[in-house]
Amino acid sequence: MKIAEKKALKRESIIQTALQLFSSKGFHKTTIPDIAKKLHMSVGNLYNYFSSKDILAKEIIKYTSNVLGEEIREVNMLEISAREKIRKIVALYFRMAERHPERIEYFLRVYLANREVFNDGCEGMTCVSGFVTEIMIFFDDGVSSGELRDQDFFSAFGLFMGYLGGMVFLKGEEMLTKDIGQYTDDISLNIYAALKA
Amino acid sequence: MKIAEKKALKRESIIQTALQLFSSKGFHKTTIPDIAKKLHMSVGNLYNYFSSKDILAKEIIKYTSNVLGEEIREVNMLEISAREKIRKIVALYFRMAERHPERIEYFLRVYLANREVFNDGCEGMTCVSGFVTEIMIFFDDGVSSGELRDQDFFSAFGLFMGYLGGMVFLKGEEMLTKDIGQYTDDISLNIYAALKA
Amino acid sequence: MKIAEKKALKRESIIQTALQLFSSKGFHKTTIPDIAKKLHMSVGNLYNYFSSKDILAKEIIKYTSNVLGEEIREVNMLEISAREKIRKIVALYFRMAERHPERIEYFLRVYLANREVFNDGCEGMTCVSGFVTEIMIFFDDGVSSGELRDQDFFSAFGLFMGYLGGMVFLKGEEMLTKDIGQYTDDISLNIYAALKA
Amino acid sequence: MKIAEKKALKRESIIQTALQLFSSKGFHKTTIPDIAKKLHMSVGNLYNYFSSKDILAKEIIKYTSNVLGEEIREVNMLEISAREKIRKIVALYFRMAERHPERIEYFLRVYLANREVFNDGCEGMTCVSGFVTEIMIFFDDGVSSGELRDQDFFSAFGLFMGYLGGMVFLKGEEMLTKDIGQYTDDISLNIYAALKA
DNA sequence: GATGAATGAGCTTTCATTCAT
DNA sequence: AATGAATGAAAGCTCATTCAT
Repeated sequence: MKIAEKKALKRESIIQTALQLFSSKGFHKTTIPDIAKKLHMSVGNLYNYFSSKDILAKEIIKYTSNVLGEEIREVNMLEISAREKIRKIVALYFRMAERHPERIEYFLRVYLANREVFNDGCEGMTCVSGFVTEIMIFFDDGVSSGELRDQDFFSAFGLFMGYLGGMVFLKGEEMLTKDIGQYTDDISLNIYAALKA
Repeated sequence: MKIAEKKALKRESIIQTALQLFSSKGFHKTTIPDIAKKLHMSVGNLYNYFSSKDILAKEIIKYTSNVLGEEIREVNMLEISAREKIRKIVALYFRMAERHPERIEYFLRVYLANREVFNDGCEGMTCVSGFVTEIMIFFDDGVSSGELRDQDFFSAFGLFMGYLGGMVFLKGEEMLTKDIGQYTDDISLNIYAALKA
Repeated sequence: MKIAEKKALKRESIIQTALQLFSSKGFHKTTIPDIAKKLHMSVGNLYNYFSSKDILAKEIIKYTSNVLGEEIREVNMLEISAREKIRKIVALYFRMAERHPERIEYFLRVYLANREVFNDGCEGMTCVSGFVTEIMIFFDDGVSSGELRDQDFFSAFGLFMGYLGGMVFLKGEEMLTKDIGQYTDDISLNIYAALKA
Repeated sequence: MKIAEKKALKRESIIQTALQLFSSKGFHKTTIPDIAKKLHMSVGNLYNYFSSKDILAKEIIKYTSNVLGEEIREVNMLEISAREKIRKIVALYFRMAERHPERIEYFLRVYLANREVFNDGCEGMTCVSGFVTEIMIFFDDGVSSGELRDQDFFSAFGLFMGYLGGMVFLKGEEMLTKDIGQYTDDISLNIYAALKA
């Protein structure tokens, strides 16, 4: 394996590990030594890959946003109704919340909450565009086809992002009595009812 | 004025000031000396009112949750349709986001993000019950009257809490092109469509 | 004793201790814990008096420059010839080099050498004006009285400052075969010969 | 070109580059990676030439001292008066301060200030003997010929070294109103007045 | 000889909390 | 009740040096 490839792999393993720690312990309660230790790596070497804790946090949000965005893009490319797309998006979101809860919780606990970290370099939605763009495409397609009502994009986006994030938050709080996947039908229905033409 | 009253007043002024600072700078970036300074008070004395930073944070979430809950209770007591209630709740939430943005942002930036602070003493929704209870009452009334569909409470609550919170987040990010109040109609409509029978 | 007085005393004791350590070990080799330990003080408390290591370094140069300046001022106020003033200034400088070598070495080892520390806040000669001003007065008086040749001030100042500093450097290197005080006559004579009309 | 020659050339280019960086940024603020980067060389390889940062610093002072010493030696070999020699030495010193300021500043900012680095291996004036020896020869010759007064060598040396160094320091501080070369006459005159018989 | 990833001790600075006054 | 100096553990980050390739 080439050196460049090894470096890229290590870079990604840092992202994965930091993502988990930031999500579970919080950004400020996770220290660089914490991350290095979990990786069996020295603190100094970690800084060879990411030059500051803030920069690492920003790379993680981009990475996570892209991963989520790519899954949604696959749904967007299917030839199915908006109603079915909503169901699939909700389902994949909840599946991710079950299999990789750290990815969703990173949005809630790190990105959304520590704005001072992301202010410089993630203005607007720059760092989450991978995800936002796909939601935008979904919505525009649905409006074009006449299946969804033409409304302000942010009214629709806030519904999606806020609703799904809220459910994952409740899951994290152990408030939900069922597995989150079992809410898929209810919530798809609610979202569709809210958005349909 | 009695001593007890003076103490209560000072207690509340500490809560107000800490609420503002925590919301704008973040919990970990706000220091106890910061709060004391803004209050023209010594740090030592501040500790006479709240015995730790974490306890102060917990008192604030209870306080804020109660303030919001009381406003919703007033709506709940009106003899109007669920549809109208939704509109009033959305309106009062957005009004609060405009006049006291720190109260809403505290949920997003402090409560939601620093779970380790609230884990001990705010299990479940203990510290936000002032707010949650009123949403529950609203929902039960709507279902009883037959106007709202009978669904899992958390499906409904996640919609309310997540959607409204998401919109305020977008406002904070300066993503919204209009004043948040102007979204009241759209969003009330969406929520009603999602919840109605 | 008033609290303000105690604080001022402690402030000065920090300056004295840091002065000694910076002079003997060098600025970069002296750590804040080193200083705190020698003072039987906590690191955190030291920061209550000086908000950074750089700021401490700047306060020391001002302090030292003023101490030296005041001694020279006393010479300047005497009704004696420039020749005699030179002798007295050289003598007091060398006396200080013997009794408080750290003060002179601070100029050489810290101020002169770590320009990046003093660049911000000590532009030009701002932080050493206490000393420079008195040399300027000495020189102007001597020229006015006709005893000294009228030449570029910096030609004269460089002679004084550089020559005396150079001798103290040689002393520090243990190159001098006699006590530095015994050079007073030679060097006064040389300086007078260089400056006289 | 032989391998040994190539190695010698590379060695010298390291010295030159490190000299510049140490002089402009200071010894402790210049890192080994900084030097390697400017040389388009790896840090590991740099260590093949100089086995530590301290050793590199010592080699530089010897190198610089020799360069300066050789220029003075040429003056010493001329059949001219001490007065003229002084002028030539001052002139070449100031010329070097203009064309290769890093060489002079290395004495001031690195050698003079970081004694702990040079203590081991540069005792006394070992590492600057190239320069000091020539000043000694100049002085002895002047005294032998009867043109200069017979005084303690260090009184004379301190004058030369300190005065010239002081002027270059003032130049570095941008205190001088004229080009340093224009001070040549004034300062030669002062030095001659101080040293003459 | 050449590379640069890796190490880890050590630095400056911060801040919740205490306690003598 | 009120003060704020004092504590000290812990954070983020740096960098001389090594060593497998």
